[in-house]
Amino acid sequence: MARPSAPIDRDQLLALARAEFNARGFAAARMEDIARAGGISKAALYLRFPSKEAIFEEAVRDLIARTLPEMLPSEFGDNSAETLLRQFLPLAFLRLTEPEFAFVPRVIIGEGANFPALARFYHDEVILRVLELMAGLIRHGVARGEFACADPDLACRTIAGGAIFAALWRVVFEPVGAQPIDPVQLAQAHADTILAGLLVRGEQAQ
Amino acid sequence: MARPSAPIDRDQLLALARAEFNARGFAAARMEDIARAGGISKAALYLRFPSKEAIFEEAVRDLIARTLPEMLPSEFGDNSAETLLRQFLPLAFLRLTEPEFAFVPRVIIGEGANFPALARFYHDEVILRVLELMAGLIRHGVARGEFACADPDLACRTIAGGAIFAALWRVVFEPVGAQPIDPVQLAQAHADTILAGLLVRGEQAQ
Amino acid sequence: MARPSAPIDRDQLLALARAEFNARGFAAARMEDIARAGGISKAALYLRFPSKEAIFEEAVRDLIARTLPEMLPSEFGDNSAETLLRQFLPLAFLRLTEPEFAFVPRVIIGEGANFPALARFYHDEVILRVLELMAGLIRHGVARGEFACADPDLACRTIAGGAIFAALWRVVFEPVGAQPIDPVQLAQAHADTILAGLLVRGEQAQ
Amino acid sequence: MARPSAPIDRDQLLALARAEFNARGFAAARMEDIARAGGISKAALYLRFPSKEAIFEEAVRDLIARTLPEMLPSEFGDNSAETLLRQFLPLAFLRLTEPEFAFVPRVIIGEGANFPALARFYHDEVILRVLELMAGLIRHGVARGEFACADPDLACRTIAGGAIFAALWRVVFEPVGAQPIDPVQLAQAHADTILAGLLVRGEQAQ
DNA sequence: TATGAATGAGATTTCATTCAT
DNA sequence: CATGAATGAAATCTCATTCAT
Repeated sequence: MARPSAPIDRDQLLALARAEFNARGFAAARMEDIARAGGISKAALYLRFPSKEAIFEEAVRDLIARTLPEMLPSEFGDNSAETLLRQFLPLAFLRLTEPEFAFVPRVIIGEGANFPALARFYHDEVILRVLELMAGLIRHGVARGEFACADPDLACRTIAGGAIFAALWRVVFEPVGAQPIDPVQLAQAHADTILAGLLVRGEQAQ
Repeated sequence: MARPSAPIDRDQLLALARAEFNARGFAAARMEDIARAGGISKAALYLRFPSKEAIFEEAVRDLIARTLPEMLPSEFGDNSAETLLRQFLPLAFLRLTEPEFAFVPRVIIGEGANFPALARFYHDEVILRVLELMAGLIRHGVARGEFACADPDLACRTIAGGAIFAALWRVVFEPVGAQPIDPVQLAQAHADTILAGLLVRGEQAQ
Repeated sequence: MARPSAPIDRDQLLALARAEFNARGFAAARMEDIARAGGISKAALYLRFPSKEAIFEEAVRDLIARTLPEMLPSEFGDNSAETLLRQFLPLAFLRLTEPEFAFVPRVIIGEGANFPALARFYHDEVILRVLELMAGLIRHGVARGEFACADPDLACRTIAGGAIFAALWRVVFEPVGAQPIDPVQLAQAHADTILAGLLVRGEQAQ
Repeated sequence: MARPSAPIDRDQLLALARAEFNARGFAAARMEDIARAGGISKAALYLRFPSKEAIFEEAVRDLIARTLPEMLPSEFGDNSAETLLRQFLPLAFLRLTEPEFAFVPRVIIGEGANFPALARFYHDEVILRVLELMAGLIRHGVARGEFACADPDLACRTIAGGAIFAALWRVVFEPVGAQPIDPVQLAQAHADTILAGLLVRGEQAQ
């Protein structure tokens, strides 16, 4: 917490801003608090970011840009679709339920109406890409004869819904007393339920 | 919009308040706007509700109290679990994606940190009850020999996740240009995916 | 407290108003509270008094008009000045320290700047008359050979000061924990101290 | 009044606040007016004091803390009690009737019910200490054989009452047309009256 | 570059007062 | 007469943003 001499860097400020927006929402977050958390003055904060909105947008974009690539495998190769899904889901649940990351869906949902550009950005850059990845994975499984699925573009939403559910549970409800979940365990159950439906007969794991 | 003579009633004011909170979030919503939308003065609004927080909380609770009972069947009888699920999901998706109702999860997610009591209430009264209903439905299916499911308390979250996904899509992303979804169609696909996993071999519909 | 049927009368309303002004001061007193205390509506209160200021002024004037005459003897006759003083002071202290009456100096002192006409009225009708009475009493004693006093118009203020001190002690300081005083005992000590100075040698009582 | 460049300091603001509270009472005083009187904005005033109540309390405490020590001699030495009283009373009357200082008893009396902590503070720090000083002075006189007094703890109140009377006369009644008093002359008459009673026979001055 | 100090523009909330019934 | 309901006009307080140093 002490920040004795080294000037705080931009990324750290963005992380502090995320914490503040996460805790209070956009409107209630105070520039003063972000600045003080970073050990600098409000005016110094304005030297780095032109406005509260700018900080907010950059805090979101920055996190997405840094986190998304490491979450999404781009190639399926000739790996089994089941294996890929069983690898991906626990990783995604873990990431999404980390408080730093969960901030994004939470804040997008809460402030989306006030920041349409940001909601649009999140939709385009995150939601659509994840959905396409999932749909692609299902098609990969169908192509390999592993899966049977009538409409991968709809089914992929069932997969994504489980992940969002886990993230919101963590960030919204656990702080007010909900029974804590184990993201990995939940991810596995989610994978089980979905794979039970996707896998063609005879190959079924569960 | 014109409100020529009849005095506006409490329920109408709550609906207007919901629209305002939905559009702007709690902090940015202005009492003045809610009052003007109802054709009364700010002071008259304070005659009915003691504070902005009070109107917010009541707007949320009121909607939940009025909508929840008509959504949740309490008895399964000896109906087929599959039928019950195929009846319930489209209904739930439809309700949840109506803008008036979708406001609730959106606002709970966005403002939950500032209104812990409300988040707790929503968790206890809505989330938990819906999850229990779904888990009960799965157990009903298992008891009837229809379903196979290792852990209904986890699987039920997969079901709920799809519904939340649909609601958020409607309220958060469609207004910024996302491709509109058909809730019923999505509900059916969701039911297909889940039932494919739950139904024991030989009974499978899809 | 219950006021089931008989319409509350003007004097009772004024007494309630005094209690309210006494407790909160003029500005912080609320018309609503006065009305409710009297079991009538705010609007009904306005039917009897044209404004808050009017109520206040009348509450003060009413109390003075009713209380003052019974406190001030108008004739000294050929009674001993010492006896008169020893009779008058305990009476005056008792009256002045009754909460209903103490309200007057307290509120005149506190709100005098906002109600110059009232302060003037109190000065003319109460303060001056009491001072004159006291000065007259001293002169009465001097004329009878009981008292020696260089300047009755100044000495009378010493007498009055003690009474005001007692009233303020009661109303201002006792409610916040000051040691309670016995008005009669204090009046007697006050009389002792003053008479010791006024009485000519050889007649001294103490 | 013109405040061309130098930034106004805290003590000046407190003095302006006292003037405002003195003129209007606590409730009717406006932060805007205090700020404008100091040539700064309302927000700048809030930079120095967190609330209206805080500025009020500090204005009172500040004045007491600065004025009280210079009014109260702590040592009697072997000076004549009569001399000490004849020195102290005119000084005290002068101070107490200065408008800047008379504000304190006036405001404590008027707002004491709304600021119990302040009334208590004034009682403990000013009233009690002054009463004790006076009682001590009387005992000092008794010990030196100068005074005779049955109960110094009651008699001291007669002394204090005269001073309060003078202060209130100045602040409450002179502004509405009361005949102005000369504090020093009144103090001397007060001293005469009291000393006439206290001094043992044969030493009497008057 | 950094900051302490300042502020303009609002937001919520409160009440004395009015008026239709 | 009585009142429930309404309101206009403030007043306190907050904060993103700026600027002189």
